[in-house]
Amino acid sequence: VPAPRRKSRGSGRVRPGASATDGPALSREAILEVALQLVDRDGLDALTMRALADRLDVYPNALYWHVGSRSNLIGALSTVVFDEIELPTSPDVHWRDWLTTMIEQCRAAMHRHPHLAQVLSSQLVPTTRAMPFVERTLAALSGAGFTDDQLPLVYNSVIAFAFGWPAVELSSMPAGADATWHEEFAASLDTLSSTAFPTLTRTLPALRNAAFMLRWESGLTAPLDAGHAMALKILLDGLEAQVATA
Amino acid sequence: VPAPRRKSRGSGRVRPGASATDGPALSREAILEVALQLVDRDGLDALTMRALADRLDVYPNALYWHVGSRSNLIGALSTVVFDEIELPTSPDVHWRDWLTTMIEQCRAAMHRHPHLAQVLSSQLVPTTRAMPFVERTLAALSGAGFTDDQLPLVYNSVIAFAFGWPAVELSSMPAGADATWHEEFAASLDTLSSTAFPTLTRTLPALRNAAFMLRWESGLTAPLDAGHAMALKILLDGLEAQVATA
DNA sequence: ACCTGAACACCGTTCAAGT
DNA sequence: ACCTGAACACCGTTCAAGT
Repeated sequence: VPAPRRKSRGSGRVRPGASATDGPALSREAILEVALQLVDRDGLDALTMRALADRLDVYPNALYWHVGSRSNLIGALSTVVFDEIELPTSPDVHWRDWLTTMIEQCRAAMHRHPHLAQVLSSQLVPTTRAMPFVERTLAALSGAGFTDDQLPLVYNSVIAFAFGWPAVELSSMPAGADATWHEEFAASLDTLSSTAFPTLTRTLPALRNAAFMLRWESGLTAPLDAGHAMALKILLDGLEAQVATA
Repeated sequence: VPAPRRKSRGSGRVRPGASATDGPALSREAILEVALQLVDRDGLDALTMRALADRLDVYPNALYWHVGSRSNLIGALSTVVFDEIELPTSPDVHWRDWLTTMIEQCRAAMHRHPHLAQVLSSQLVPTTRAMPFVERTLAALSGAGFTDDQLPLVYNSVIAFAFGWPAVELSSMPAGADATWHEEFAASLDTLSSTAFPTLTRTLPALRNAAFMLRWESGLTAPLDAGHAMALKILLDGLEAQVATA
């Protein structure tokens, strides 16, 4: 009896076709795909080398040959998400429109993978794969009229906004956020003294569960579309003011 | 021989005075203080219940009575950092100046605790302790001339900037960033085709290790002061444009 | 090259028991 | 109330060995 190529799973069944075509049982792409599913469904903490190996019908240490380490794997995942960002192709769009779709693409990618949003923003991986993205953003800003001196600073302002804003929007609620917690917090908002917090209590209805530090839902379930649109407008108008004074 | 009140450490010595005054051996404040030291020195991964307990001369499970869980502890740490943010007291400063110092205070606090920056930005804890911060920010914006309808959206734009920008700035470099890696990457920048990447190669000197996705140092060792100042100017000018059209 | 099998040195957390 | 002592069910990673 030949030894089985793959580890038998809990069900005792080996995936069909495994012994028929015998390429390498694992590939980096397959690992990343399943890992991304796992993170999207159950969060980053659920991405365990052992859980991942289980889904792939392999021993945990088999993964190390392909991805090196867990933190390496997470870095690879964030570049996968980054590669989902598609930039407008037509070169003659107005720079405001170009930046708008670029920024909205970034936000959309992060919303598709909310548990990777903080990783993406807090670990902007420098790879040669990202260079087209960089070039086109710089070109758009250059076309807007910014001088080469301004370019690096303005570029950073735009990138930090594109990735930072959705990361804050998608920020997760505190760890022990049970069902009763948000009711308590929501109720505590109504007991705020209107003399100590005049502006807050006056505009509270519009702030409830919509303003940072006053909400109990993540941007995943309660997206802040209007807030992002306003912030984008502020950014673009602010940029325009800089290009005028240059 | 009475049983010792505290666990003996590796050195075999018990902290002096432990058996003299016998209050509770542990306090929530003491735990947070040591935990913050640990994170600041060695990063978030180094914050282990066991390592923390070791430093406090206690058994690991003793911590659970005071802080509940590790994720709970991390949440508590981020509110400690948040409380370090001091707002300008004088009420008659111009709103641009008020927002400027508020935003700079946020950035300064995150720079003091770079390993908690991503936690702070991606987990803006809603607590009653934060309400004064919220009120005063809203009041500043209201004083700037924004209507109550605009207030929530503008507030979110400001907050996301205040916490999101430094988080991106302080983003850590990829996991397996050995000493040779950044040399390779730096060298690869010089081999970029000037026809495929005209804008990038033209402004490369100013972008090297200074622009997002083109740097190999974190904002911790290579702060982006000028970039943040520019971004702040863009924000304020953009805000001014909105208040004009209101 | 690519994976198995087994092991190492850790983790967070819980439970009963002490005081 | 507050902590000990011991244990449980996990982790990531490494090493030798197979093919």
